[in-house]
Amino acid sequence: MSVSVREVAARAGVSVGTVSNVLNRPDQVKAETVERVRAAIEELGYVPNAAARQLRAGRSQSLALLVLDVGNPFFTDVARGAEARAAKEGLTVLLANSDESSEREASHLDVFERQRVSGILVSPVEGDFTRLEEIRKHGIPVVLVDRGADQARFASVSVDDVAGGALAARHLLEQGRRRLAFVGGPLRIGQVADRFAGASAAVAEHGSATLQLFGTDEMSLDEGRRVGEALRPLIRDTGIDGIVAANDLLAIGVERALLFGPDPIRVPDEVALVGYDDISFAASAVVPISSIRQPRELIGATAVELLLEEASRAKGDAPRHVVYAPELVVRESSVSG
Amino acid sequence: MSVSVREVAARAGVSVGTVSNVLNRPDQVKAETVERVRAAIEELGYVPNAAARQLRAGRSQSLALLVLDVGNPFFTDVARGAEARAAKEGLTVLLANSDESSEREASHLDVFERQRVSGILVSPVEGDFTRLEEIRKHGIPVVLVDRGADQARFASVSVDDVAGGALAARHLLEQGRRRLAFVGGPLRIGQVADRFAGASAAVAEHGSATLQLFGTDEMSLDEGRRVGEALRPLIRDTGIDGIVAANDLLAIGVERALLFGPDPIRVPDEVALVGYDDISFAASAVVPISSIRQPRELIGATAVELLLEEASRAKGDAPRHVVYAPELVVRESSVSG
DNA sequence: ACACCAGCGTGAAACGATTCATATATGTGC
DNA sequence: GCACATATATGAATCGTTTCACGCTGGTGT
Repeated sequence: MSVSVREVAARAGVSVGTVSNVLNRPDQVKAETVERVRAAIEELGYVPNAAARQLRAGRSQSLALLVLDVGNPFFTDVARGAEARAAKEGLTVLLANSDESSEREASHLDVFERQRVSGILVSPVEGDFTRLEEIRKHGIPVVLVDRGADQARFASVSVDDVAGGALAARHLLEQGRRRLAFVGGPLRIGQVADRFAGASAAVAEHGSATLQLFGTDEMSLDEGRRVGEALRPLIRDTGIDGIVAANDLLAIGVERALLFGPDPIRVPDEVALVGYDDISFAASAVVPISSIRQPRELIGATAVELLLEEASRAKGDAPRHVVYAPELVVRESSVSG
Repeated sequence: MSVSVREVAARAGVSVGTVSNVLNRPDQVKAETVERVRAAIEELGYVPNAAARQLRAGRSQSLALLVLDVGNPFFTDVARGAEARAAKEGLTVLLANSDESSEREASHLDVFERQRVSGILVSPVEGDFTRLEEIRKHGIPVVLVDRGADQARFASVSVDDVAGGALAARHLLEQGRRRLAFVGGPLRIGQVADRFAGASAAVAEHGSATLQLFGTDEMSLDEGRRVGEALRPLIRDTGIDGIVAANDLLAIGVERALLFGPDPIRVPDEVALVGYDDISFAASAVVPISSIRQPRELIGATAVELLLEEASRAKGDAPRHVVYAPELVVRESSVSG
């Protein structure tokens, strides 16, 4: 069906070895021959078979990026960074989505291992690091993305979520806010737990301040609105004057609920608000939302770099962990007048 | 390095053919043998090599979906639908992003062809159908997604954007609006042009109504805000009372600019607004936005179905074109009182 | 006792590219 | 004219699966 090197060789009047050389090391072939072979390729519409090449090579030219949610702009940007860095190495990135399901994660990992990808970048669903151990034992490097120091056995790139949570809370404290609320959940998500822990620690430093947790089932706009509605009476009754949201979708939802109910609450005058992730919608919310920014593309690029390192890491050396610092972006939602 | 059938066969005391049979047709192997082979696989940690399998089979178990923008929720949902349908056939979907760049598109197509994917679903960047023709000539089925009847040579799934534009405009006309504005661009994007054409046609049916075009450079929140600012004085001066936006991002941007400037304009009392795509943010905008909904997941699923059809289509038969009807979703932004 | 069949297994050939040891031609220096 | 290096090309072996034409056993029916 499909044209192979054999036919190209016949057409150009050379051996198959030469065709392969033209494709991979053209400088070792006489210019005129290169020309002839190229012409044959063109005429026959030859397209190399990646499977055959890879079978021989033992490893594919792709690396996999398995994320929790492709819908989340955070991961889209991480992917962009990874792609750009991988392209420099001549590698393609396969993007896959686990949708926070362990089963989907496992099934994707199976496919990748069978594919003999040259490495796997994964933002893992909870638990189950045994499968990843196994994969690594089979010789495929693994790098954890957005998941950090708790898994010392794997190389990782992450952002310090504890610091980020603290940054958000401290900013509100500096604005004179004392009765804070933290909106986010479920807490089994590592990132959420860390951000909450950071915020708690920051609040604990101030004797007079308090932090109250408002849990959510997911990190969505709708959950944000729901909590916002719940918060509205409480703000005036219990004097809550600052809110830290575990991500920007929640923050936007909360803000809407506060601003547009009957008897709206003024942001930031009555309550100040800080989100997390700095997605583009945060800046263009009704009252632009202060947020904690993470170096998303850099995370992706670094992950690829760690992968290359892992591939050539000596057994004795420990895997490397890169932790980036989050950054506070101040907008109107947290600063009065 | 990696364990192969050969070693599994040795360990289980059978031939390689039998190992393969255990993997692919276990019912043709005695239960006890199956057991023994499975045990050997387990003990050795054998993982089949997809490249070898595919080399033999001549075709991969994956199909490719190449979209214009993974950041756009529209395409994410299309992908979800495609994945679900493909999974039923035991196929994996490779998702790739052309970012509206012909070069990136071409490079991805190259990779896919080399990979011998079993089919390509593509939402093409302008022009350049020759490459797709070529790919199809090489035996890989191609289906156009969100791109319709103008390319009769390829099977396609799309939504009738002319009808959608008409639906939006007609709805405003039915609400008694007569001086309409269309916000969107650039017009070289087929979808935008079609939606505008549909809206124009609907307006033309009403002798007394008019439609004025407000072009944008891209379909973003920011461009929406920009046009919204420009629109604000015009609305009262020239009596514009209805706005059709070419997508929801624009609609949301416009709405914000209208509602929150100094001297805000009331939506829908002073001006009614209809968006397009029905993304989740539309429903939770400050004033929930009426929109034109497209069956996104269905589009993905149908694309996979057309692909399967294409694979077995006789030369004589014409490729099939599926066009879905868009649907109006009415919310508060377009209905007074 | 014989032919025949079903059930299980076997192992070599094939898929298409790459590699590498080996051949051939060309040139250089003495 | 000879030895030797360099440039270029060859083609068989290899990667790990799947497939397929064939064996081998032990029944069954006659």
